[in-house]
Amino acid sequence: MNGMGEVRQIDTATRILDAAEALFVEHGFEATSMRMITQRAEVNLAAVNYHFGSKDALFQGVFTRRLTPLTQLAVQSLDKLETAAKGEPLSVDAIMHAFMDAALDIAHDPKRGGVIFVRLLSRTFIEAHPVLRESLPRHYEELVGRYASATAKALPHIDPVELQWRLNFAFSAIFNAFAGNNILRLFVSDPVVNARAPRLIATYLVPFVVAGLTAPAIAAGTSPDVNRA
Amino acid sequence: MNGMGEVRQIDTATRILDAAEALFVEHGFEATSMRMITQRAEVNLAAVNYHFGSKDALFQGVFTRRLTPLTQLAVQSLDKLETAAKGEPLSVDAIMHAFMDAALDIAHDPKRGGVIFVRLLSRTFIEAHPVLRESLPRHYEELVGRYASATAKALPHIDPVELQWRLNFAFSAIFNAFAGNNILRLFVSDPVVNARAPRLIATYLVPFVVAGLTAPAIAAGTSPDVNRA
DNA sequence: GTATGTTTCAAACAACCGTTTGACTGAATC
DNA sequence: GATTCAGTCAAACGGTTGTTTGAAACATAC
Repeated sequence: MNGMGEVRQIDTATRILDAAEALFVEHGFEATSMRMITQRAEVNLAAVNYHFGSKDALFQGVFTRRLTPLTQLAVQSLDKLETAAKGEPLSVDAIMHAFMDAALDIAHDPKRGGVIFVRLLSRTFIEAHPVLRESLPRHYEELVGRYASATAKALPHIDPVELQWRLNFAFSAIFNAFAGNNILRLFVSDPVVNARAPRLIATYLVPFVVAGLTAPAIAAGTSPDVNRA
Repeated sequence: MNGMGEVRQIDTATRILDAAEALFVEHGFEATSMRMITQRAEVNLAAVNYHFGSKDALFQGVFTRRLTPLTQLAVQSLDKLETAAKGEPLSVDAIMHAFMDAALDIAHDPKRGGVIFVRLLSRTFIEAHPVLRESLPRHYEELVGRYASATAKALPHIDPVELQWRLNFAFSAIFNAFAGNNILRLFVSDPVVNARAPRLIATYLVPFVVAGLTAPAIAAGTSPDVNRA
């Protein structure tokens, strides 16, 4: 491809991105040092600052590399559904499948992150790092907005506030499931579930969140009791 | 109480625990340094190593201080329900309320952690630190086991594997909601929901997870398609 | 008052952090 | 062939990390 013949070792910048991505997923941002990254990537220590400028900028690059394809895929997946529906509301099931299929597509494509991508994705909203706090909303704004309004249209009888809560719960379950943060694995010593097979997760995950989202609205009278005690 | 009259400042060890707890919730384990802790606790730097031995041991102490009361409360809350039911299966709604009430009790008692407790609780399964990986399962084993079998008894028609998945999703949503990790706040700039009022969260959270847990079982035929692609 | 054991304190420890420097390499440009 | 410039490299930068030290300060017991 580059006329140099044979595989020729990968670009230094992407080798750094790959190493940083894997280490960040495994250890988190703060616990991952420059020396760990450069050692794994088999590049010189100074290479990170040369190619990316700083550690913060590197991690911003790690995220945007994976997130951009996801948001594009997920949005265009919803586009297809909505044009086919010709203005009619979609089913919540179809909406959730649209998002899940986009994530699964990338999860099964090693060139776009593969299995490690979904775990990185889940890190994005768990990590509290300021670098992500300002750059991520811009990335997710369109994605979340589109899916939120599609869900609102599918569930017109649900109060908007309650729906926003439910979407929050749903995405929490989704991202945590994909993160491999198998909570049961943390609690019990030998769980039967294996959180590493994305498509297996989705099989059980979609019905769960769909049921949660489409549950009957809570009685309006229960709201005030929030302030008791 | 100690004959010295008046309030008399709090014990050094607990002042350290309080400071470490707050900082750990806010910044995470790795990003919280000894000097941040001792400065906030207004104690000498060496006091942490003197009273706890190491930073790792300190954080283990931070968690066990809060987790032990929760598991006790949650288990005995389930005990009361089960003895009242005289062997009959409980409703999933009652089970989830039992757990949530235990968490809310502690969340509203400043002496047992208050609002910060629930966020600490959620940190326990997000943080990947090895110290927690080995100590937490022992703490949670009874709690999860009891609630899992109670749920299994309430939903005998659900396959055990699928039920374990659903419990995983449910607890993910619960802990993330309490963590204040409002995923929508990260994605959209101005969400209407406020994730800091535990009882308000519970009002919306319980119906969501109950609906997810009690959803119809997935068709047995859909299982094999997991291996496609 | 002296002795004993516990707690606090300022100071220093080696190790690691992210970043910068300046010399060196190799290929492209004139 | 000299020049240019993106890229790599070993070495060092100042600063922070968790931890240790040995001397003070303290309360309690004899």
